[in-house]
Amino acid sequence: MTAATHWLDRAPGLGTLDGETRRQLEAIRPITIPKGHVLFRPGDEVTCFGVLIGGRVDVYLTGATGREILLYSITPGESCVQSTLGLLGEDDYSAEAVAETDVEAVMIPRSLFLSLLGTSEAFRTFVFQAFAKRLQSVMQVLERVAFIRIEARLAAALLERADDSGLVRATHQELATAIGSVREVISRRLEILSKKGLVSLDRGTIQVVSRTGLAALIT
Amino acid sequence: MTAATHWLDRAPGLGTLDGETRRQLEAIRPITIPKGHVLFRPGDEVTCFGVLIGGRVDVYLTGATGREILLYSITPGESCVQSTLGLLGEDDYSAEAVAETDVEAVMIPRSLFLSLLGTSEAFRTFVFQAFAKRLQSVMQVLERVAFIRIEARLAAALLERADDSGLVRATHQELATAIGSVREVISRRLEILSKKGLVSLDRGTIQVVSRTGLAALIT
DNA sequence: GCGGCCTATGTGACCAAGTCACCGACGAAT
DNA sequence: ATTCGTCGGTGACTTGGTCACATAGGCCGC
Repeated sequence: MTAATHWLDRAPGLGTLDGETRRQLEAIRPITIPKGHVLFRPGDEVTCFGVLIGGRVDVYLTGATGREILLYSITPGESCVQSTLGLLGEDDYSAEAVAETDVEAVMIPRSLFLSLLGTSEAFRTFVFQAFAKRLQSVMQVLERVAFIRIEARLAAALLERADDSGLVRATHQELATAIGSVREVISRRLEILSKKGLVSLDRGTIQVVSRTGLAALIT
Repeated sequence: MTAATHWLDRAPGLGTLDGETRRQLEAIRPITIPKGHVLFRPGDEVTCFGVLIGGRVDVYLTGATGREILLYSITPGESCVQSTLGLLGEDDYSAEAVAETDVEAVMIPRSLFLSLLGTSEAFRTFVFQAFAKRLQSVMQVLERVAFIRIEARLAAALLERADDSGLVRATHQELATAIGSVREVISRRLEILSKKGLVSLDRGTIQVVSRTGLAALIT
């Protein structure tokens, strides 16, 4: 409850709220959600505005065939824009959100959400910027899927996910979902990359050998 | 100037504004933009919040190879969400907007836009709903491009664009852009559809012969 | 330390879609 | 009638996705 730092201060963009708004939000107790839990699926009704405090939630778009594509990840301090969509546009969720780690989140009820929008400029800015960011990022996903070849998308994904030592912890399936492709194609591409000496492969991990070599593929 | 109906009443969602907000907006004079004019391109800086009153503006995403894909069309009463993005998210435009007809629009300066967001709930709702709608529609475009086969997308596009008599006025290139494909593929698909007797082809137009036949392809 | 079982990956054959290069056909303008 | 620009047709080829299986590693219970 009276933690050293209140959750409001761990959510960038909400730390600057004015006094009255702050009081109203402070009353809300964060909840925790276990890893693997599905927060919502297509067709679910929207009831709350969610803000993430800890952990990571991935939001996927699912095709009729079961293929999935990663729309974006929600990281601490970010709100779940899908819920804004529902609260304001009167539509249900059209995507699926999965907790990739244990997750701590604050659920703001619809009525408080709407009233805060009216009374707090800082809150409004927070919501709008989150919105703008998601629209941008979904447009970027679209741009990549529509216009960029697999090899370049894969190289970019590997560089993005590599840790300091160049290790990428991801299965071929996960990479495929992240860049909007399928496992088989990723397996084959990775084999080509490994024959070129740019990466080396292991079960569940990929070791980036040449960052510059991969970067050169992105064009 | 003193037209029979003020432009505010021709923009659904803005007709219900409260008195003060209305006064501030009434002062703004609509501008006209000739058909074919490019309203903005990727990288342009955002200065105004645009609301369309008459005509149609199409917004495209452009790939490195010059390929384009239609993100959405703006019709009367709708705002240009791309500009909201820029005004709130501090990013420049990443898409391109083209006037498909002569266009009448109102440009709300940034400062007034931000102040209205704070003072008018109706205006806020207008902006948010437009935002939500666009995010939904961009996600739909992504879903279609990523998961739906060309044949189904084409059939849907034809049915959507057919007038009462089943006539579609569009070139193969336009259809290709609308569904995120390329001209050659559309030409070939259309030929197949015409051999099946579902459409008949002419330079610049396609005649839908069997709506039910096309509908069956959408699955 | 063996047999099951789950997950991750490898592979070939095939199909769908995009790319490239070029051609021909139509219509408007001169 | 010639020229030119737009529109549409076509073949050859590449890339990427689908389907159907084949391995193969790791964990667990026994």
